[in-house]
Amino acid sequence: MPARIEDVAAHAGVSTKTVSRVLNGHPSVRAVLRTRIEASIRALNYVPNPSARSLAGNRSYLIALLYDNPTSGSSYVMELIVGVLQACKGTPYNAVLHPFEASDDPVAQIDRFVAHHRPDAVILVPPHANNLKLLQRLDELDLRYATISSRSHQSRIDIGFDERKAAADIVRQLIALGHRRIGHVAGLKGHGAHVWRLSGYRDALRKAGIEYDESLVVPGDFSFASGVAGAKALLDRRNAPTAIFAANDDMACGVMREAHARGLAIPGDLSVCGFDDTPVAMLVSPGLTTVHQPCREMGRLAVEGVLASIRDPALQLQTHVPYALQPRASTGAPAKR
Amino acid sequence: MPARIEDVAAHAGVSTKTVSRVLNGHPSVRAVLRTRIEASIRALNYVPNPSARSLAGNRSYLIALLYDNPTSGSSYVMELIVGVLQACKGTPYNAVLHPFEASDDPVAQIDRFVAHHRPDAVILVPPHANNLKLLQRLDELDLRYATISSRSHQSRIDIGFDERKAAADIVRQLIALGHRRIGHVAGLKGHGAHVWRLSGYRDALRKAGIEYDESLVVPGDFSFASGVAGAKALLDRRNAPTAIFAANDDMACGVMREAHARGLAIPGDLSVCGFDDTPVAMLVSPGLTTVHQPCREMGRLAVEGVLASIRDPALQLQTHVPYALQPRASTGAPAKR
DNA sequence: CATTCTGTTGACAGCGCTGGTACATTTGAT
DNA sequence: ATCAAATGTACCAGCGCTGTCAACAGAATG
Repeated sequence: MPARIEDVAAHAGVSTKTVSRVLNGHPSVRAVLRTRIEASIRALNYVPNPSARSLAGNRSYLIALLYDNPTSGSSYVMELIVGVLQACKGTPYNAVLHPFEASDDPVAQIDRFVAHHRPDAVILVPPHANNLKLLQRLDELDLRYATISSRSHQSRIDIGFDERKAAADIVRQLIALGHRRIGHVAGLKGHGAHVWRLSGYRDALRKAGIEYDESLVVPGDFSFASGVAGAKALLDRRNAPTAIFAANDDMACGVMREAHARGLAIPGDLSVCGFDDTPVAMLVSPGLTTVHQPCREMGRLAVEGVLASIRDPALQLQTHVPYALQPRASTGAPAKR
Repeated sequence: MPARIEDVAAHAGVSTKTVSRVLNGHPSVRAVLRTRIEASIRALNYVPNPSARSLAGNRSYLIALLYDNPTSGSSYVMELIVGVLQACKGTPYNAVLHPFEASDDPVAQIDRFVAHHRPDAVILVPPHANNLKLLQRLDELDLRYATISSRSHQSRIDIGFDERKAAADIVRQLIALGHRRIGHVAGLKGHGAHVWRLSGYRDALRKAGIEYDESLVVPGDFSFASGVAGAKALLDRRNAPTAIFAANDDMACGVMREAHARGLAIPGDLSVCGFDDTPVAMLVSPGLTTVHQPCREMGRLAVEGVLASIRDPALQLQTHVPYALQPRASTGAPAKR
């Protein structure tokens, strides 16, 4: 039977309430007592019972991580989870996962989820981080929440990185290699990632004095198949691009597949780059030049942000984390004509 | 304020205890009453407070999923998580994740984890599913556990699939294509996956009357880099293999990278196949022939198994789930000489 | 010196539920 | 009809903790 707060109190010669104060970081405990109680806690190997804490304190000490049920193993979410779990460690908080079912209304799912788990706070990732109805419902439920890469003004706590600048950086690198006709397989309309990455692409072209050619931008939906389709469209042009920037790694792989099918050498005949630095970027051949998205870090910061906003509900926090270009072998100078 | 059990009892005109019985599936409640109470539950939108339940019932309704902290985004674990969460849905149970820190003793980590979260049951995945010290500690802590793909006789509940047969199947397919010299990049020694996949490889050769050549088997550690190294070793031979079976997809990607570096066409000059069917298998070019490992299903079954073993601690359950060969473009007939 | 204030501590109730036990009702066997 | 056994129900305590509020000491103030 594990030690109870009562045992600690007896051991330290104080009341249970005082021990409770120490556990919860309440300020008005004399340093002497605090030290003595902490010693007793260690001596008895005491760990508070989370259920009792939750029940008495009317808090669940749960942070919900809501994400899209990944059809293909989304390393994005996995990395986020790692960061979130890391950040929860050492706090009394714990993470509960909820993958949204695509088949069901997100708001209804939130309602059900909250009824069952009663999280104290919620972390949302794209695309749901931009779902205003969802955010509104969370406000109504009086739940603190953090969004990741949402840039929504609706959201008090938002963790992201400068996707637009990152996209510009990677395209600028293609330009530096000598490319002038650079195609872009865009992301899913409506996703922030679509807008920002496309904007970055245009920024880089503009800065380099390359005229924006709308026909070099083809639609995609972040899927491998759409990358293949996009590459087909771009490579079928009279004046095919010498480089293609896909809005994520999966689509970049699709582009590589199509190049492969046409017998085009990468990067000799076609340079390809992606975005996200999912594990696949390192595994394909040649290695995929991409932008490393600091998912773990974002997960960590989201937890910290959301915990801070539990303490101070008025808190606002828009954080940008650093990203890094990840150059690999899929980009090179265009072939001389 | 959400409804409490008391409200439901009043609404249905019974005592709280009777409602509690219905909630917990206790048999001795008349059907009429049960129906009436269930109607009241729905009418009031009642959801039991998990903390109160845990506290009073001395159960946490938590299932711990313990896994190796994935260095590269392990889709294996991600898929498992999806399955586990699915299976928890509709039960009062919930999943808590714990990625093992490589730097710290697993047994100590278990102790700390259990002290903090007090899970009712544990699910272990390789390689920890085979850590006998760990299993022993779980027994001491009187925790039910399920292992995934462990084949440990220590474990009462084990979910797996016939890796040996699957490996044999995929090698047999290479043989059917006409390959005779088939290399194998093995997994990490000590992992079950190493042993079974190698055995399967040998089984297939034996069955086809091909003599086992030890020098065609090179060591690996499931990492991309070891796949590259393994391919180097195999392709440097006087009599290089015409096909390579890597013990997992990451290593198969390493093999493809090396083939690519040497200007070998896949599958024209070299056929490559892997194991696991991680997302990367579909994304590389050419698509990687591999064995689809039913992770979600195994996650689901592990939860069901472990819940059953909470009800009946003596229960034994060794389950095999079906796997499927996933043929793609990375394998073909060897070049005529 | 009395008075107020601040900082520190403890007594006690109760969070929402389940387990045990005592009691009520039904069922089956005689 | 009668009784024992089986089935179903009500009541109460208490799981381990925190919130409320009251008590008290010592410091600051008049």
